[in-house]
Amino acid sequence: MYFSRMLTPTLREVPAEAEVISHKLLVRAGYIRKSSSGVYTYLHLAQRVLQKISAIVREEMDKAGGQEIMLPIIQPAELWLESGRWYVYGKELMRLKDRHERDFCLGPTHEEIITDLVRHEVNSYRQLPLRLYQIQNKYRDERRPRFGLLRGREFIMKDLYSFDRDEAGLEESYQKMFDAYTAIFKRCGLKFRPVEADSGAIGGSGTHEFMVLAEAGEAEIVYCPKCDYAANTEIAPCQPAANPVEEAKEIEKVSTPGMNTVELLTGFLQIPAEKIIKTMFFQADNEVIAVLVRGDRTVNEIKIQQLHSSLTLELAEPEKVKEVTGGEVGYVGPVALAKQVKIYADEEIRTMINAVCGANEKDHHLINVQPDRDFQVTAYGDLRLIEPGEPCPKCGAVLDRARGIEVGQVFKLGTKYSEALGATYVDENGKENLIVMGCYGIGVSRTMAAAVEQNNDENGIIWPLSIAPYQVIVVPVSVNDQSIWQEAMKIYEELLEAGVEVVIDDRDERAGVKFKDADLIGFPLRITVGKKTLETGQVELKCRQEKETRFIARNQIIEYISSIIKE
RNA sequence: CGGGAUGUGGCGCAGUUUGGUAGCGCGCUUCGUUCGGGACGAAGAGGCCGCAGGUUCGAAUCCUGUCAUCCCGACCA
Repeated sequence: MYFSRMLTPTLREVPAEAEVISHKLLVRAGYIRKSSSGVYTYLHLAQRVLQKISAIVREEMDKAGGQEIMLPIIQPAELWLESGRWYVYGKELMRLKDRHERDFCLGPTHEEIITDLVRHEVNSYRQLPLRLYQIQNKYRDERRPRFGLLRGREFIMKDLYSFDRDEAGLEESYQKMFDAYTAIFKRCGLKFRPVEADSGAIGGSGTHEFMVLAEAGEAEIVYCPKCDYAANTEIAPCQPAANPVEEAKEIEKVSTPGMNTVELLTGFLQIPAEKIIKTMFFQADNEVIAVLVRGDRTVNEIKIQQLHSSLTLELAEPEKVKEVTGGEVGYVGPVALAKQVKIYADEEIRTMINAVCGANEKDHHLINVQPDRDFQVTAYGDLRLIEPGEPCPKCGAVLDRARGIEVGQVFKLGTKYSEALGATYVDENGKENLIVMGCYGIGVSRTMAAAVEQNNDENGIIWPLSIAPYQVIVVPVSVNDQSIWQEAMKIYEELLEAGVEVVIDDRDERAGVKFKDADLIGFPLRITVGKKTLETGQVELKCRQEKETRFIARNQIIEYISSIIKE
């Protein structure tokens, strides 16, 4: 590829709208341009990277028994109504109508459409197991697209669906995919961790997320430095901390004017936050529920849903809180509520003695409160968010934290969709059974951004060789000096001949400009042709990730580069 | 959805407070000099100042509406 022919508009200045490194660099180095919020055009170099990643994904999917197909982006509403997700998926679903006013959506994921295929075409146990995948655009109307490719509304995803006859089969498919994912991200040169996770809107039982470790990540994970335990903080189980045992005193109302937060209250009453019962009210569909955690803890909404399942769960409006408690936000508690609601309490609440909570009366709190004596709890459970420093649920060592970009997720769906859509097979006894499903996604475009997030320096991107758009750039220091130019072209052609992916910077620019662009774009290897080396019979080779330049004999350079690439 | 901010040549920005018909740097084009880490000089091209109304003799600037983009939040009672 001739650099001068390539549409790669590099910028000297950082676009004002980019916040995170990957977004800044991908725009600046001429890989992507924004079309609308969360929607991007991929230019030539980006497309090459996406193809590299896709190729790795394909190889590993095929190795794991996958077969590639292509599903429609436009999907009929009927299927989504049948699965029950037309309403559940909410505003994130991009909806549209055709000229006959029929409802459609742009696929945010493809469980419905593939289950529809399989229920029609698969009837016998002889056709199972089946693993179908595609690499495709997906559409999710995110409430807030951000960080360039990291959270877009249109993005590229590989999704594979496994169809097995029973749980054991699913188990095997799942393990195969888990291993394939590990291989894929390793080959992409990423530092990542598989973590236990929540199954969210897609539904199902077991699931892992593959997290690329980076501070720009939106997910928080905890991991154990001693064993292999790692989990999204959303689901990491907590062990209740012990509360001090003391003599129970009589409940008492005290005046606490203006003390409407835990922080203010601890200062005012001179007590630790652990003594406070934090009471929060949630709107769970049409019902208001109360959730109690210790004052120093954070409520975990995902865990609430495990105790009290509902389609929607959000903090109740202040007016609602008033209605239920008779008090005001900041002074509410579980004792003597105006209206009877379900009260869910974290395990740590169970053993609290002489606790403090709101009195359901403005500017007043109750002290010496005790659960099960002063108020009744509907159910206890693990309802709080884990914090770094807590013990590992597996081995007890102290947990560490990290932020991660979710680049892949594997799910055991079970029979959720096969049941909803009626996907069955007949076994060898002539009996009809539900197909057991799994689904497995990789954000391909997000993986590209994650790779940049993890591999860069002040000069630009440093691609891992395996996913670099081109492996080598040949830079003639001057295109006007015939001896230099001809030598550069010769090396370029020899590299092409050897099957190396190479760009020659044929632009009539000063050497400095070419070096800057080469660094910014992130070619892993750069060959510089100039007067210095022309005379010595050597070639100058610079690896993007190293400081020093290597000098290689001219007659060995092609072989030398080929061997680096082979590794 | 709530809050904040910003829309002025391809990119980054000034000009808006105090209305008078658009400017700087980078990039782009041409010529010359230069030529191993974002050169220099000269001459150019390129903008209905997001859009729609309104006020005014006159609007990038004031008013109203609207659209777009970005950031923060949408959980700590």
